[in-house]
Formats: sequence, C-alpha cells, structure tokens
Amino acid sequence: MKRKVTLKQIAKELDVSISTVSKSLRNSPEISEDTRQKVQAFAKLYNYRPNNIALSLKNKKTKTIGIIIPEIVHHFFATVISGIEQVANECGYNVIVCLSDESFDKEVINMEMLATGSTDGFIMSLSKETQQKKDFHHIQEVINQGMPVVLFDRITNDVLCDKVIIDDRRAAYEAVEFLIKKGFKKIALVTTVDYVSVGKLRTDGYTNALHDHDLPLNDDLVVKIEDIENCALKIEAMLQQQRPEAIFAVNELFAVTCIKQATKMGIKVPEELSIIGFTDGIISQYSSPSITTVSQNGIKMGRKAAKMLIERLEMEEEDERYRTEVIETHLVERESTLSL
Amino acid sequence: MKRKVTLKQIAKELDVSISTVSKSLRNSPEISEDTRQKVQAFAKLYNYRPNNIALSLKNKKTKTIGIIIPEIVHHFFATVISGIEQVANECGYNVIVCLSDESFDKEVINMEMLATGSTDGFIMSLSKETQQKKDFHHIQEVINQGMPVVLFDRITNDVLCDKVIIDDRRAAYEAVEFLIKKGFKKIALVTTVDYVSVGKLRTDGYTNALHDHDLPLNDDLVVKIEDIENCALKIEAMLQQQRPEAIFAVNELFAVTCIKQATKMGIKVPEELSIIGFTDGIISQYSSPSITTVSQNGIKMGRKAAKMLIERLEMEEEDERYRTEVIETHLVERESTLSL
DNA sequence: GGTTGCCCCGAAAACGTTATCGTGTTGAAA
DNA sequence: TTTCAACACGATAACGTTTTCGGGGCAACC
Repeated sequence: MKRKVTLKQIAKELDVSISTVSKSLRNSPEISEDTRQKVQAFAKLYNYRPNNIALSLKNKKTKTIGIIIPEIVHHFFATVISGIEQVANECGYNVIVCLSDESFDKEVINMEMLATGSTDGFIMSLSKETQQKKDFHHIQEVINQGMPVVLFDRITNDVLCDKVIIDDRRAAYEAVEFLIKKGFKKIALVTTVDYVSVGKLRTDGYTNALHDHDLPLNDDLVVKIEDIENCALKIEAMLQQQRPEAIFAVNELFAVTCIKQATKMGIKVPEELSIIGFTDGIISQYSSPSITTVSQNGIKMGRKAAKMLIERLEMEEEDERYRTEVIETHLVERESTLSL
Repeated sequence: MKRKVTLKQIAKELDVSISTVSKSLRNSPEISEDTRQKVQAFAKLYNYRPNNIALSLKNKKTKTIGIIIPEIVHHFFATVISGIEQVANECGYNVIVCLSDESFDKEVINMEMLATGSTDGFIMSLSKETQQKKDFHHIQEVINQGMPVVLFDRITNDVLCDKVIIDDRRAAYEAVEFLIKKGFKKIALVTTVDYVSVGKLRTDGYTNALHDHDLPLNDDLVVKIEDIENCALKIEAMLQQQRPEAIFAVNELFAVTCIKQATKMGIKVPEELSIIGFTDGIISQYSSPSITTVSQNGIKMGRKAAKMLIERLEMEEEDERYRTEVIETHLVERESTLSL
C-alpha cells in the first residue's frame, strides 16, 4: 500500500526544499527548467495530488456546497440535486448533502455542522417543521457569518438571501383555469396544510382562479392533507360526497391517489373525472392514465440555484442586493384530463 | 457581520495563550477552574466552534464519506443515499455525493477528486460504462492508498473490498418461479444488456427457473433493452408477436412500460397478462394496476454499506478479510399478477 | 535554606499547502 | 577590482487545531 505522497516527501527525496517543489509544480518562473522538469517527472511518477484539506485551510475556501433538503427520496428534490451537481461539477465544486427529514432540529444541527468550515455556502429548501415554527435563526446566523445561502422552492421571506422559486400561485391559477376553460365548474382541490409555503400558494392560485371566473368557492370541495397516511381516506370521502367534475391536486402523490380512489369507486378517469397534478415526476409520467401536470423543472432550479451561489462565492466584494429567480413552469397535458 | 471566531482571537482577547484556550475548552485538568470557566464563558458568548478543516488536517480524518452513484434521479439510488445518510449522521459523518452519470470518465474524475483528502472512504455503485469496460484501476488505486471502499448493487468481483448486494439471481428465480406456480408457461423476460451486472444476474435467474421447471427457453420471449428510448417499441413488438401469459421485467420502468404497452394494445393486465417487476419504488406502488415486484430495500442496503465502511474506518489495525453482505429481498404481491 | 513536587500555563511542533521575502552565487558592466 | 542585477533556491509565515514538552512559581518537606 503506497500512501499519498506529499510535497515534503518529494522534497526530501529530491533533496530540495518544499518551496522549490511547490513552485516547480506550479510552473513558477523562479525555478530553473532543469529542476522543474525533474520535480514534475517525480511528482507524476508518484502521482502527486495536492491535498484538498490543506488547500482549503490555506485558501479559506472549501470548494464545496452544502445542500440541505427535507428528503432525498422525492423525485423533485433528486432532480434539484442533480441540477446543482451539474453546475457544481462544471465549476470545480463538490456537493455535500444533508437531509433534514422534515425536522427543524436536524436542519439546525446539519447546518451548524457544515457551517464550521465544511462548506462555502448553502443551497436549501426548508423543512415542514421549520416552516411551521417560522424560526430561521440558524439561517440568519450562517448568513451573518458571511456564508451565502440560496433558498429554493420552500422558502421564506423572513430572511434576506438569494432565492429560486416557481410562481406557485400563478402556475396553480393556470392549471385551474385550464380546467375551467375545458368547461368544468365543480372543481375540487386536494392540498396540504397551510404552513407548507408552496401548498398555501397553490391553494391561493386555485381560489383566485375560481373567483376570477365567477365560480363559487365551496369548502367541501377542498381537502387539506396533513399526513400521507389518511390521504386516501379523505379523498375518498370528498369524492363520495361531492362528485366533482375535476380535481386539482398540489402534488403528484395526491393526484395519483385521486386516480386510484376514483378508479376504485368506479369513477372513470378522465371520462368522468379530470385530474391535474403538480410536479412532473415519474408518477405523472408512468401512471395510468398518465397525469396532466404542472411541470416544475427541478434540474433547472438546481442549476440556477448553484449558479447564483457560485457567482456570489466568487464575487470579490459582496453585494447586498439579493435576487429571487422565478423558474417558468408549464402545463404538460396528458391523459388524465378531458374536455366536457 | 461577525466572522467565525478562532482560538487565536479568543486567546488574544483574554490575554492567554492559544494552548490554554484549547485546553480549557477540552476540559483539560491542566487548567485551573478559574481560567477554564472564563474561557468557556467567552467561547460560548462568541459561539466558538472548532474549524472542521483544521481538525481534518490535524487528525488526517475528514469524517466524510464519498458516495459515487450513476444517477440520483432514480428512486433506488435515492433510498440508498438516504440509508447511508442515516447511519452517517448517527456516527458523526457527512456524505458528499458525486454522480457519474453512467460515464466511466466522470466516475474516475470524481473519485480522484475526492480521494485527495476530501473523504475517508467511498461507497459506490458502478456506472454502466465502467461495467462495460471492466476497468477498475481507479478503485484499486484508492484502495491501495488505504481508503476503504464499499461497493453496492452494481459491483464487480475484480476488486477486493466490502460489498453489499442482493441475491439478484435468486430473487429473479423466485419471481419467475412464482409466475410458474401460478400456472403460466409462456413467460417473457424484459431485461437490460448483459454487461449490466445486476441485469445479467436477473436474466440468469429467469433462465434457471425456466430450466428447473422444464419450461423451454425461447429467445423470442426475451427482450434486451439497450437504452430506454426504444424500450416501448421493442416491448410492443414482442407482445405482438409472442403474446406471453406473463412477463418478468428486471426493473420498474420496464414493468410499467409493459403495462402501458399492453393496455394500449388492448391486452388487459392482469387478466390477460401478469407482470412482475424488480425494485419496489414509487412506480410499482402507484401504477395502475400496482405492480407485483421484488422488493429491494435500498435503505437497508445503504445503512449496511455505511456501517461496513465506518466500521472499517474506525478499526485500529486493518483487516484484509473483506465481507460481502447479502440483503434479503422478498416478493411484494400487488395487482399486476393473477393466477390462471 | 535547599530540594522536591505540584499546579498552571506557554512555546512549539505537526498536519500540507502557498506566497512572500531573503540570500547566496554568478556573470557582466563600470 | 568593485558593484550590481539576475537567477535559483530556501526559510518562514500563515491557515486553525491539538498535544507534547518544558518551565516558572509556590508550598511542603528534610
């Protein structure tokens, strides 16, 4: 087993100083052609690579981005990571991933852990608990220490930093409007509890669309899901009692569950019930029928977030003007919707 | 903006030496109760946290695990990461994730990048290209440098290290046997090209099961998919020409595509065609009909891999005896299979 | 009073780099 | 012969820790 070789070892072996070795490898003009070649040959032979940790310590830069997300077993977040990783890779950065598991405490702990030197900045999406508690001191603290943070998707307005979002309200509005234009009047909503920021916004979009098209807002048509467990039951109850013509669901899981429940109850999708989901993930694509949905390009969001973060990391003087980028969405029409 | 405070700054502020500060914070008995309390109070006030990078350099340990996988937008890999992260977190490790994108070159580059000090060890699953080229020098090199590597799922026998797998051949065998016992004789196989190790093993399982039950092996019933693009077409062709009674697909995507194509052709699943998939991901759960599948517990694999790696990292003397852990699988029976 | 031992604390090395500055040698110009 | 610049290299500091060692001061003991 041959351990990693260091400058010191090379220096000793060639009987020169460490400085000479370092300079030779970085092609400094201070070093004679002769020794430079000699050192480089030796380094190549022993496959020398400068130690990242030492470089990080010296440069006070780790070239690593910390990602903190609620969970990774979630197609949307996985695509975002993928996007971040692409840009990071192009720019010579690594990504270190921490999962909050929707827990405030884990989010805080992970952040503090990474903030003590491990990363140069953060890209994160808030956990449900954090959104509920509205406690963002850990993020503010990190920012105060001079580390840039980019929030995406599940964000908050209570902390000043760069953000990448989609226009949830508008996207939802357009989805519901799409249903209205197809001729549906009795449109149900399956959404999350209000403290989930994106859920709330999408709910708003639904409400606004109904209102702008002079349709009544009927609370009985609105299902708010707290935990996935009883999701199916609540949807079934609503379907039973209300028999809507169409449903707008704020995520894939809700949408596919609607389809499953409806099918089970003998309601044909899309013939008797049209459904639109949110987030164009695997479920929407492979469900039967496949689901018309609002496509929310995670790769793009990830790429954008990474670009913003790295740009800020590589700025010489800091800029207090923070941006909020809105990634465009569009409706992907599939099999789960039909005109009346 | 208050930057991170260091030992040096505390020392200067309190007019003591750096050593004294360090020892005070680590509760060394060398330090008087008095100064210790003073230092600790000050440190707490300024929220001192030792710099990870400096610690890594000193201890020659980064407390980070490098994960290299083909892609993250893949439910199975996401669950594995999730499992790894759980254990890592429990043991005070971080995970840094790199994606090879199924490319040999990216796999090598990522590995070399992380190997120069960034991580203490690796957990990885081989890219398709790597499996095709059978070139594992980058892995061997890392091992030679004394960094432990744990391979999972897509592994190779050409390199000696710890491994975590499922018994792909046996799981496939059991799945096919399950179909045979239901009374099916004309069972098709939808699989990958042979160089994908797990694909090959599952194919073997299929072949063996047929053989052991005295069923003829018909090559026309076997579809080997190279890229996902023409997946649907090839499946359709086979369905058209052969009209099998059942299909064993080596992954979720193939399984759900079979369902879609069959449905499109008017073949009813499961009434006229039973289908079994592999990997119990979201698709299998939410597809209509939901898919009977071989559950391959990614979380468990991830946890096991992480445990093995960390165990090896924290051993004092090294142990040349490598283990290969087999994670048990089981068949999850859902709606896509019926008895004749 | 001198020696011993204990209690506190500081200096310094080490991890692996890079960058600044200093220095010895050589050759050429004055 | 003296002076000066250019050249080639080495010593050192710095990044932030931890740890080993050494030493000063003081009380106790002979």
